[in-house]
Amino acid sequence: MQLLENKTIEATPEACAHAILDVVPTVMRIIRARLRDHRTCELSVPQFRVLAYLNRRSGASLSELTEHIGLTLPSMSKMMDGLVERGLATRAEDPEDRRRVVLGLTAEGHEAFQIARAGTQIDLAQQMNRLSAEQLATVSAAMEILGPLFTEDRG
Amino acid sequence: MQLLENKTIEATPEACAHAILDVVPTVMRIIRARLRDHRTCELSVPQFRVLAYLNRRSGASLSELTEHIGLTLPSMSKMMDGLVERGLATRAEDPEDRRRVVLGLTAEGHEAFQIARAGTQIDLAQQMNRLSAEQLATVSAAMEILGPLFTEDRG
DNA sequence: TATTGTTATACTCTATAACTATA
DNA sequence: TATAGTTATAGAGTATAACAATA
Repeated sequence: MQLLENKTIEATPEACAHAILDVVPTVMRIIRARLRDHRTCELSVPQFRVLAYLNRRSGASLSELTEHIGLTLPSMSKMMDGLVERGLATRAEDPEDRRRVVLGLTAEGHEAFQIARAGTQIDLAQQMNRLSAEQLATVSAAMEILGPLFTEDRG
Repeated sequence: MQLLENKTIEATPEACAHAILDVVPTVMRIIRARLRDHRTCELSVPQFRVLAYLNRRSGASLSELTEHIGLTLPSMSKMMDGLVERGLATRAEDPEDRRRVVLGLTAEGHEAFQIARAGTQIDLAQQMNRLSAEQLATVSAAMEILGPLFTEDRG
């Protein structure tokens, strides 16, 4: 079923769901392998996502981070243990509400994130290079559609 | 950068890679949650993929399965332990080459796979229902593009 | 000797339950 | 009493290294 040229394909929600269930885990596997691999900063996917979040929202609390990533508090607390121990992240008391915790990245954490992201993007981009301009546009558009769809109802 | 309406977006391989790195892990999280949740057959994503493979290729060896899923042999061997113990899969000696192992699904394994797939697809499809016909077509087309791209160079 | 799997070991990811400390 | 986080415990997923069995 080659559908690309023909814009009149009827893509049902069910067919779409089926395709996503087929393809997304496969792409994920590639991303995971790339992240683990990329030298100097071997990161798991969840670790990478945490670094990405803290890179944007320095000073976030554990709860905020947890809700964004979609894990439980204990899981995230433990993950932070590892990142702090590796010297990639910081954890401190919030002086204004001492129940809370203020999270951030170390310089090394920033660097690890940048390197991991750059490396992984380069590898993904190499795959993308095999696509035509139109195919690239389609994939980009699809990501713009799926991103909000799956993030927005998470609050 | 809102690009949706405008079809003249220049989607570079790099931008595309960036978008994938953003969106795919998020979608994956939803899929994982759905699979775990769907009653009677709580499956991890890798387990689901194994069941899907054995559903199509009954009688596969451990190596064949391992290469398709993209794990190491020990990891897969251990995963099969779990599936066999749960009564979802079978593992037997190959009489023609006794180093090999012949894998398959039990009736229960078939059923678990069908239920998990159906349930997850229904949930994903509900999300997809919020999309326009054109958006659905875009997402479908993108999956048709990405699937082969990431599977084909894996042999 | 090469191939196919398994066992041993260890680390990360994840969850639930029970707890501590602060508000 | 409610909220933010940690500790304890356990199970799955993953890897590497070492091993066993068959070809």
